[in-house]
Amino acid sequence: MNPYEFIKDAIILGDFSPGERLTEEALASTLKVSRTPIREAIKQLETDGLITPYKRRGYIVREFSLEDIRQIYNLRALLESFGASEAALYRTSEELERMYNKNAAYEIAISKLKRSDILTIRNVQQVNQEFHEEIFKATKNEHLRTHISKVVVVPLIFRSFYWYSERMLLRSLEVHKTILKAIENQEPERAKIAMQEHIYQGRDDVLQQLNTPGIEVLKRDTQ
Amino acid sequence: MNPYEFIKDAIILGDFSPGERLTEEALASTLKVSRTPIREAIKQLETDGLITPYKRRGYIVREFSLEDIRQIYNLRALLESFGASEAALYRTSEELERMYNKNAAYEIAISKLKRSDILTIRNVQQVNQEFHEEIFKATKNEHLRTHISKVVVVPLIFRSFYWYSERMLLRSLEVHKTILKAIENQEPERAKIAMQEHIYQGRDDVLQQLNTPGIEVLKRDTQ
DNA sequence: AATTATCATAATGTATACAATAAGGTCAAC
DNA sequence: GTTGACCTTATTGTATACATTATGATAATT
Repeated sequence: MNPYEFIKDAIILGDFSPGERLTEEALASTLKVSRTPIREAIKQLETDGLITPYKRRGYIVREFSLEDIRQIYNLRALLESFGASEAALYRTSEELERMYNKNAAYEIAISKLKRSDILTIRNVQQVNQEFHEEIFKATKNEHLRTHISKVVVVPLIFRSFYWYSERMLLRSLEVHKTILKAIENQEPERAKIAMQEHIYQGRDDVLQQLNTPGIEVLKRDTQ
Repeated sequence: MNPYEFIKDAIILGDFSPGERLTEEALASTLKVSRTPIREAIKQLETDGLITPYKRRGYIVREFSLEDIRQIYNLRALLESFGASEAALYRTSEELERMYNKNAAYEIAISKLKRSDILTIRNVQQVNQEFHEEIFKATKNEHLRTHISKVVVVPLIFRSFYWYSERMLLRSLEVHKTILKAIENQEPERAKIAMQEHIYQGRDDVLQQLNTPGIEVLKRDTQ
């Protein structure tokens, strides 16, 4: 695996904790490559906002406050709801069909979910992401996709617990269907509002979990 | 000047034309540094979307279609109008005062404008940018600022002609005042819509110029 | 003449050595 | 005991040599 993906996954999975210091040499010897490719990965992670400079010497894994998370989710809601409305305007019937297929796959993935099986959980997560991506593809707006892909990374760190709750998953499935119907009927405003609500629900679920001290362990995916 | 800024400015000013090929070694010898810092700059320019990979060997300066420009301006409108509404909600009175000062400076800069003097033109451009930045600062949303700063670069390439037209500048000054009043009165919806309209005007001016064959030369700043 | 395989070349990918510099600790002076 | 200067050391910044690979040209074969 390339250094960028490796480090990014390590941060998302919690193998590198927020505040932990990262030095080029340590990473280089861990990944058994030279510093050059590590530097490249680090620069990219910095623009992703996953790491921040530390005292002009190296980087630390970024810590996100509740306010950070709220702001990032709000941005996500803004961008994805715009995407949904554009998709409602510009979708072709082939694209609509692909969206329906992805959401059907999502429904199946949820039904197969075993709470203790990490593989079925990852599958739900993956298929959900593919559903959202079908929508962005239908906008034909490459620049929008670039921005969304950036704003989607941080939420990944925090909502791992989300995928364990069947109640939440079934609720999001229902909202997916509302979004789909709006896109099918080419109702941009309705698609936009449904998507906005969808993201806000995710935001509030995450914030609520992070505010509940008893289930601190769920804050991070321990794999 | 560091390589990233140098290359970026060269692209914005048109010294590197769209489609032109960039190789690490050529840039390195031009800037009289080794390939290492050039590589770093190139990676960053790629995530900025200013250059794109070319046949798996190096990069070319990105060419933007009219549709690209339309999409980028629409994104800018989305993000900046959100910013204006957040600023209306969260501004302090000190921040409001700074915005007024910047817009006063903008008015002065316009009045001092000489159509042939590149320095006064750059000054108008600079002060305008500072006005917009005061608004984003007032949102206290660092993530929003990151996204806006990215979406603002491409328009810079195309709207150079804009700063030559006193009519357009006076119009945008009036809209600035509307935005300011909405932020002062803490009317987020009004601030949002005024900002949206402001960006759309800029978008349409640019697209119209690019569609007018006679003034092709104005498409790029020849400086 | 067209097509394909091979090879030379130019460009990027990677490793590593050396330079520059900031952080932190030690020692001395007050 | 506290403060400040200096020095050590850890870490990043830069240059460069070498490895790898994709491209385009050339030549050979059909």
